[in-house]
Amino acid sequence: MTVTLADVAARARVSPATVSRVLNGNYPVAASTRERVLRAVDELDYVLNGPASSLAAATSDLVGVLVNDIADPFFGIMASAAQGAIGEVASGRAGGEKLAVVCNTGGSPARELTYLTLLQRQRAAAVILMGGSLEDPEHLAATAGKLAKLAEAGTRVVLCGRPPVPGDANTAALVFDNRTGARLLTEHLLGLGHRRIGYVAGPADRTTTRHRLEGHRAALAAAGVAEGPTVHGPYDRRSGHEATAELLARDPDLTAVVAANDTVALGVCAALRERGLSIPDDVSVAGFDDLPFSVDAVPALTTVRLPLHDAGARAGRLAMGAEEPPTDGPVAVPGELVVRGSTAAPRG
Amino acid sequence: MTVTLADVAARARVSPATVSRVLNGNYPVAASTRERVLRAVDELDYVLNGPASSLAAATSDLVGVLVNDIADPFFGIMASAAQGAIGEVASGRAGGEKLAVVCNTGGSPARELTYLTLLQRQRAAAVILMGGSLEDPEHLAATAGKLAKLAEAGTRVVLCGRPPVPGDANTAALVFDNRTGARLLTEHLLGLGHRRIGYVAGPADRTTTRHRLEGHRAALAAAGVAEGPTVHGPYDRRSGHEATAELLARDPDLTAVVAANDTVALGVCAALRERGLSIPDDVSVAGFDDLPFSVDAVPALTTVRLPLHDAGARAGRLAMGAEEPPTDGPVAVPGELVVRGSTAAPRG
DNA sequence: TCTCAGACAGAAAGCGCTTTCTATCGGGGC
DNA sequence: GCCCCGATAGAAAGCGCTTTCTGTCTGAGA
Repeated sequence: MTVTLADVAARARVSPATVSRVLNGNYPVAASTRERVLRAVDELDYVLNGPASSLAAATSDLVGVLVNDIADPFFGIMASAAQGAIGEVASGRAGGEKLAVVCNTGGSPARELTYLTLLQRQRAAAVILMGGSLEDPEHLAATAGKLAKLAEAGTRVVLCGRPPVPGDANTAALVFDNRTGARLLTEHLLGLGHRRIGYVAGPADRTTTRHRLEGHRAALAAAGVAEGPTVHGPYDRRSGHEATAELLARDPDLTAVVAANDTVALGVCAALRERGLSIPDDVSVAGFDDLPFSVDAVPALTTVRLPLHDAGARAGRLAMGAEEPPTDGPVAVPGELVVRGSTAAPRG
Repeated sequence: MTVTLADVAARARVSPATVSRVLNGNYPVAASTRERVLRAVDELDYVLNGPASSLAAATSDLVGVLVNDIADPFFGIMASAAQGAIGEVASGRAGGEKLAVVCNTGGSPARELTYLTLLQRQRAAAVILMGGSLEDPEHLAATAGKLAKLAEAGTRVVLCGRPPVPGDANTAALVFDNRTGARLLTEHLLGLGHRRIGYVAGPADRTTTRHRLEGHRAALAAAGVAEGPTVHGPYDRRSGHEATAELLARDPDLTAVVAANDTVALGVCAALRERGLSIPDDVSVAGFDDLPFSVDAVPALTTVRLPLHDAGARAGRLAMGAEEPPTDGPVAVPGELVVRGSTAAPRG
C-alpha cells in the first residue's frame, strides 16, 4: 500500500540504512549511490513516515509556538516572524525541515498545559511560549514543571514576551520592557500637562498587565501626580469601550486615557466619540504595541512600538539553536514611544 | 531515563497491553484495573510517546490548519474558531485529545506544499486549508495531488473559504459566497448614485480576488455602468494606500472606492484623508469581511460581513468528523451587507 | 454439577525508521 | 608484496506503542 523506506531501498538496490543516510545527510554516501536513491524516492513518490522516524531518532521535527490569542495581530505578527525564521534556518540544513506550528491557548492556563503535554508527547524539537503569562502561583509552578521536563527531554524552550521562570537559567527568554515603555508613555502625557489620567488595564493577573501598570504608576509617582481611575478587562476593544464609561463615571474630568494596548484603545476612542467627546481635544488616548492599524485610526494613535517582528524572528532562531541565548539573564527588548495625533495638551 | 508504557505496566502489575487500553479507552477494562493503571501513570508522571503511538496505530492526533497569513485577523479568527471546535469535540472522546496546529503559508504555494508534505509525514488526522488559493494550474494540480494522497492515507481534508478541487467530490468544502457579497456591495453603491467607482483588488491570481471582482463587475454590468479603474495588490493596508493614488490618477472624479477587504480599505481611507478628501462626503469607501476593527474606523466601514467564526468552527467539526459534509457539493456561506458611515450618496 | 458465553487480561508480532557495529574494497606507505 | 586506513555499504537490533489472537475466570442457564 504505502511506500516505505524498504521499497525505496529495493528499487535503488541498496540497503534501507543507505536510504536513511541519504535522506538525513549526515553520513558519507557516494554521489552515484545518492543519486540512485534520490531517483527511487522520486519515482516511488516516497514520503518519510514521521512517527517512525521520530520514534527511532527519539526526536521530531515539530516546533510548537504557543500564543494567547491567535486572532490578535500582536501574536499573529510574532508567530509569523518566528515561523519565517524557523523556515529560513531549516532550509539551510539538510533534512532539517521543521514543522513550525502555532497553538492557540486562548489565554487559558489549562489549554496551555494541554498543549505543552501534547508537544511533549510528540517529542517536539522546540517550544516557544509567546506573550505574558498568568501570575497564579499554582499555574506558574505547573508550567515551570512542564517546561523543565521538556527541556530535560531535549526540547529547546524559548520564552518570548514572558518573564523567565525564576531559578531556571537555561531556557532562553526575550522580555519586552513593558515597564519602561509604559513609563515613557505616561511621562509623555504628564509632559503635555495631563493630571487626571484614566487607565484601562488588561486582565489583573497577567504579567504584561502588571508591568505596564507599574510603569504607569512609576511615572505618576515620580511626578507626584495622583493615580486616576483604573479598570481591568480583557485585551479587546470591547473592554476599552465598556471601561471608558466606568472611567468617566469615576472621574468625569479625565483629560487622558491610557489603554492596555492598541486594540483596547480603539474601543476607548469609539466610546469617547459616542459620548461626543473629541480626541484629543477633550480627551487624549494612548495605546501600546503599535499594531498596524494604529496609524490608521483617526486620530492616529499615540502608542509604544514593540519590535514584534524582530522579537518573533529572534525567538524562532533561538528555538532552532541558530543563535546563542545570552547567558546572563533574559534579553530585554525595549519599546519606543510613538507620538501621534491622539494625544495633545489638555484643554486650557 | 524516560518512563515508558512498560514501566507503568510493571508498576500497576498489568501487561503493557492493558495500560494501552486504559489510555485509549476503546476496550473493556475492569474499573479496579483502570484505576490502578491511572494511579501508576500519575505516580510515574508518564507521558505517552506520540511518535511510537502514531507509528503503531498508523495515525496521529495532529490536525493541521493552513492559513495564508497568520497575522491577518481574517485567518486568525477562523483558525481560532476551528481550534476551539476541535478541542471541544476532542474533549468529548476518550483519548481523543488532538493537537490542532496552525501553519502559516504566507500565501506561498511552495510553503503550502511543504506544509502539506510535512503533515503527510506526520500522518495527520486531518488538514484544513483556509482561504483562497492561487489559480496557477500547476500549483492547483500539485495541491490536488497532495490532497488526494492525504485523503487516501486516511487524513480528513477540509477546505474553508477555498473552492473545491474539481473532480474531487469527497473532501468537504465551505466556500464564502464572495461573488454575491461583492455584488450586493456594489449594488449598494450604485443605489446611492455612484457611477465612478474605483476598485482596489487583491492579488490577481487568487480565487478570492477573482470572485469578488466578478461580483463587482456583475453589479456594474447589470446597471449598465462602466467599470472604473482597478488596481491589484496584496491584502494589506499599504496596498490600499498606494492603490488610491493610482486610482485617483486614473480617474480624479471617482466618487467611491471598493477595497478587496477591510484592511485594504483602511489604507484607502488613510490615503484619501492625506489628500484632504473626506469620507464619505468626497469619496465613499467600502471594505469586505467586517473584521473587528472595521466598526471602529472613522467613519465606520461599510462592508460585507463574513461569518468567519462560524465557518471556522464548522470546518473544525468537519475535520473531526463530528459533522457530516453535505454530499451535494460545497457549503456556500453567504455574506451580509453591512452599511455604515463610510458610504453615502455622492456629492450633488 | 457441567457447560458455555461474556468479560477481561496477557503474549507477541509488528509499525517503519535510525544507528551502532561490522564488513568490504582500494590504495598508499614500508 | 603486505598491512593498515579511509571511504562506503550492509546487518541487525531496537525505539515504544497498538492490536490480534489466545487464554482464563466467573456466573448464568440447563
